[in-house]
Amino acid sequence: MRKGDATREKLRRAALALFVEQGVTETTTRDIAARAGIAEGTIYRHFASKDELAADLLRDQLSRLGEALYAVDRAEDDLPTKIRAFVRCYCEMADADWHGFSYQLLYQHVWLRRLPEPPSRNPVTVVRDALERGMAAGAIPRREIELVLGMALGVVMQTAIQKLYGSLDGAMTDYAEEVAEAVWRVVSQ
Amino acid sequence: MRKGDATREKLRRAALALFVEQGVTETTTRDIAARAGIAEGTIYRHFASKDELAADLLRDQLSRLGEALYAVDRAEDDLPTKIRAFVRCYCEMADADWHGFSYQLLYQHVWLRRLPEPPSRNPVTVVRDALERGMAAGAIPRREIELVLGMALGVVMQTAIQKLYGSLDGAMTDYAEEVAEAVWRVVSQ
Amino acid sequence: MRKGDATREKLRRAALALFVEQGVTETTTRDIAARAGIAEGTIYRHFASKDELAADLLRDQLSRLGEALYAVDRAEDDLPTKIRAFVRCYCEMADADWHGFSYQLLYQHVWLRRLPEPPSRNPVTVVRDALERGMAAGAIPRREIELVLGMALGVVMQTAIQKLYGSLDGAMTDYAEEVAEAVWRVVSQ
Amino acid sequence: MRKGDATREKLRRAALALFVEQGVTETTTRDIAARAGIAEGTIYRHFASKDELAADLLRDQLSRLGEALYAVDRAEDDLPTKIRAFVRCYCEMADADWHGFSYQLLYQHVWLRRLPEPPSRNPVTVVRDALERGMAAGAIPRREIELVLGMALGVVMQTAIQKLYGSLDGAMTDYAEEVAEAVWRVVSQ
DNA sequence: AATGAATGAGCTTTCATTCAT
DNA sequence: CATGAATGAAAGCTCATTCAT
Repeated sequence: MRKGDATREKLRRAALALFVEQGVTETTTRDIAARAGIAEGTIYRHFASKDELAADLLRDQLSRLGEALYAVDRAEDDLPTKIRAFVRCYCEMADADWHGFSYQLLYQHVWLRRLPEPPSRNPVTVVRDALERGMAAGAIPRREIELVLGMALGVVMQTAIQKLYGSLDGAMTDYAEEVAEAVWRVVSQ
Repeated sequence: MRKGDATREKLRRAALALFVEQGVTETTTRDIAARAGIAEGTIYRHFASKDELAADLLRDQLSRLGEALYAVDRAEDDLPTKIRAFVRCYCEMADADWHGFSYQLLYQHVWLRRLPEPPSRNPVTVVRDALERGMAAGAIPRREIELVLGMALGVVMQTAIQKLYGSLDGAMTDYAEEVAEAVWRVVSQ
Repeated sequence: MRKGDATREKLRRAALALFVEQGVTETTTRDIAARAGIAEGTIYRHFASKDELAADLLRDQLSRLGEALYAVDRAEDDLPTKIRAFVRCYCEMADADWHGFSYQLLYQHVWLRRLPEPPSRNPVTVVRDALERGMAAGAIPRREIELVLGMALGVVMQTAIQKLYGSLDGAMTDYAEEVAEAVWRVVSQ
Repeated sequence: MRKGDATREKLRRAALALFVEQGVTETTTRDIAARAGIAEGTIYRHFASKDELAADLLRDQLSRLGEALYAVDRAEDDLPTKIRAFVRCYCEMADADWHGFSYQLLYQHVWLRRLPEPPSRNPVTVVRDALERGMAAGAIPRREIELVLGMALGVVMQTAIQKLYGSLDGAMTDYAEEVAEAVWRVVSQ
């Protein structure tokens, strides 16, 4: 089991890097195997297909983010504080694994439709639930939840995209305070 | 000229629909030709490659949006009013051609890197310039422009994505006022 | 259509020869393309897969034989005469296209199970019907039809196999009389 | 020795079943190992290759049949009686191990060409010799031996194929008498 | 003897692109 | 301008076989 796990990890890492660098379609299984230092056939001992590998990587990113946000959700009670903590958590995760985060940002729209199984915890759902509870408790005005959710997510995610495009220097964490403030202004409107 | 133009239009429309429905990679030139009711070879009378077709569709979408926003930019002077007009313009264009808009939303990140020539007018640039001028004029606080830009765009675009995912009913225009208000709160922070 | 048909015919001929010479599994699509003087991809303009090509060749052989036997069946009334004509027809077809016949003999058992669509006329059915009518008319004794059919077919087919293995010299037609006589003795038993 | 033998037997049984059910090419070593409840690598402790396993199974079937027929050949003197005994022996062996027999019937043509070493006793040879001696002794008319042999074998084998295809119910033994009679009529012609 | 993860050659198949008509 | 059969490079994937444990 030891050895198999190590191989699998090398494989995932290599694929993630290549997918971000050159795109999923543009990356061949041969590329992946070469970068991971394994045989092409070995990929198929761990994933049923290249597509499932791509999907698995996305699911994994979303799961991690979802779990982290969920932990934050349970740790904080006050909505404004919770939102600040959400944003900070998001930024810290992005900084900690920018490769994986870029992948998520680039391919979520394209791949989300094809995830055979969903992430263990969906980050969008976590935030939606928190906002909904906030509305119910009167912490923020009652409005169409999906609209508020979308706008709130947009503030954070598009900031990350700006960084992805090289328009923003420094770490995501550097912008956490301002972003959190913006989110709050959006949702408390 | 007439006939060629009609063919080209059928071709673009068919490609756009298929790209949105099943993804660019997943759509073959055969699919496109079949849906457009033309021969596969004919595609190459109008576009150098499938990739250029995909890129052209994105460039076209961005150009249209850019031109429309630019017109708005010139028509309005007052920043708050201008931002409302920007958002309204965006929503109206989305409602008018939802297919084309979905394509833009889904593939901009993936394809933007590979546009051989840029759109005639970049919508992001138009908005950035407007915000920059607003900062210079003291209409909004002076901050890192790319951050403010990203957050503002995020509010609008992620709302569109919510609709793309079927989470929001109705037309984009229905949400224009609220979205515009949110953008204003973000940039005026 | 002209050109496409010619290509298809070259393809079928090349595949048939190779399948008989080295076996279906042992023959690669590359082999087939090379022998046919076409590109590998062209195979797939004419057949969905290599397997379907193999199946199509078998179906075609069986159909031709079935049609020929059916014509004989309608031309002859008297059962003994009909049986002689059946055997002669079989031998003549074998001699006329020994390649195709060998293929049929070698692969019918393996492929018959996987024919997606049946031959236009099943040679076995033609013979069974003729024997059944003969029994009904009292021309031969009434017995389990499948047994009589099997034994009759065996006399003819195993003779062909002896030739296929190189144990019998000359043409199948050389043995037609003796084989027909044997079949008659078997069915009239 | 004990354990190895048991493993080998599980292996042969699993392979035989799968080869009959889905074909030799269609059966992977992984399939075989799974069905036998052993590791894939273990196959290669007992057979040099998958092909040799397939060949060995065929050789074994043919050897057993050949030995049994040889015993009959030595036990009987009178040709008509011997032929009856041959047929009965064949039918009994078929009934006793229908799986193995099916394999033989399906793949003898395809694999016979590639048997690296022949069966310990070739059933065809045994029958040919008996018929030849019968001819020499005047028990049956003198004719091209390979023709007579082929026709005689065909009567028996094609009957088995009818059963294999599900056209004949019951056991092969049920048809032994009629088949033997037919063989006699063919060879004594 | 048995294991099973890893191998990698080589397969079938795809599909963007070409070009003779 | 349009056609569509043909192309062929290159892709994803399979699977018999190996070998360290």
